[in-house]
Amino acid sequence: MVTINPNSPVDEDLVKDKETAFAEFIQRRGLKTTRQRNTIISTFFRLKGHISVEELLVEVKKANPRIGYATVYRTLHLLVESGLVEERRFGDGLARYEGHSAVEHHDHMICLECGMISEFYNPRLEALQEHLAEENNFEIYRHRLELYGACKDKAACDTRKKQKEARAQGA
Amino acid sequence: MVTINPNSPVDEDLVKDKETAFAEFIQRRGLKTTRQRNTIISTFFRLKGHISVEELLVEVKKANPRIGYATVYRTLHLLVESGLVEERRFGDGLARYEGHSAVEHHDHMICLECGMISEFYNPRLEALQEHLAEENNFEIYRHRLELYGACKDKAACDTRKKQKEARAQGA
DNA sequence: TCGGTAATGAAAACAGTTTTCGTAATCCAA
DNA sequence: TTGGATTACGAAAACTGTTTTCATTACCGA
Repeated sequence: MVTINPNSPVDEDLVKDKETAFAEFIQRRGLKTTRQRNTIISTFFRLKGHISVEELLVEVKKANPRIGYATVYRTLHLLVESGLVEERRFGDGLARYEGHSAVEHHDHMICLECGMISEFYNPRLEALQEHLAEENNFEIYRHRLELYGACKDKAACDTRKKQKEARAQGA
Repeated sequence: MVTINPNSPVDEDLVKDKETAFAEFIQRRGLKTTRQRNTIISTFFRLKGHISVEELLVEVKKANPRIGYATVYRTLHLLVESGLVEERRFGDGLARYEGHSAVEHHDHMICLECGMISEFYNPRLEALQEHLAEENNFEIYRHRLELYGACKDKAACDTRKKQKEARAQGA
């Protein structure tokens, strides 16, 4: 199993790569490079995890308070179309966005206590799904697997929970 | 693998059981039995598959056109709270409701062409998930696995697709 | 640097869902 | 069996997250 560490530092080179890739996408599509889009994507790629529009907007406004959520939404759609970002929904009613990790595809475990979302990948799981689809005369384009539950490490979980509450207070 | 056949006839005894169970739930909670609720649940349990609020409302109105969607929403929430029904979201932005099948838990394959949703269950898949959670020091409460793709039986798929389009026309 | 095109921001629109509020129905206790 | 407290109803308004509109501004190739 591969587990992605959400606490790893931001890889500046990787961010630069993403920014370049996005710039190329924009060019290819005959769109324009703008101050706002640059602010938004550079903010986005420096954030880790599964970012909601709200969360991103808060950060973006720190760099430029005049940017509104319409532009954030629009830019996120472009990021998704460019293939640099994936949209996810974990059932709390709002979309979350995730910059592609080193691991191309992965599934998620979501802690209902502290909100931690961790990513994992397992080839046997993938193979088994293919097998089941085969049996059912079905061709898989993509899939989604989410495990909802709780961290067993209660101490760490509790710390994250409190951090989250503190953040919610501050907002 | 267990595959649930969505074309099996409605089991009247099972419907009666559900109705009784719901009546007991209502009583237990100190709520009231009403004509509207009876209409809604009896309509719901006679429908197969993954019913949207819209679809249910259309059917309910055939029995009693005066019933509005607020009541349908409210009754569906009660059904979910009673544990007789599960809410699902397959990414098209609307909630779908599913009366528990004979198989307690199951996953879904969703055809993006014809909209067919089929259910399956595989113990190895479940076991593997448990194993992965274990490795990650995580306790699973529930999970969700959805395979999005297309039926390989193009003829059958196309027929369903056309039926669906016809229904959309009619509405 | 001009000018056509695309992007922006604020506000309105939108879809699905939830809530409100005045009226009506249920059902327990008398 | 009724009275009356309580719950449910239906229509409409409110709400939430997201998308669109529209007038204005910014980009960028000629």
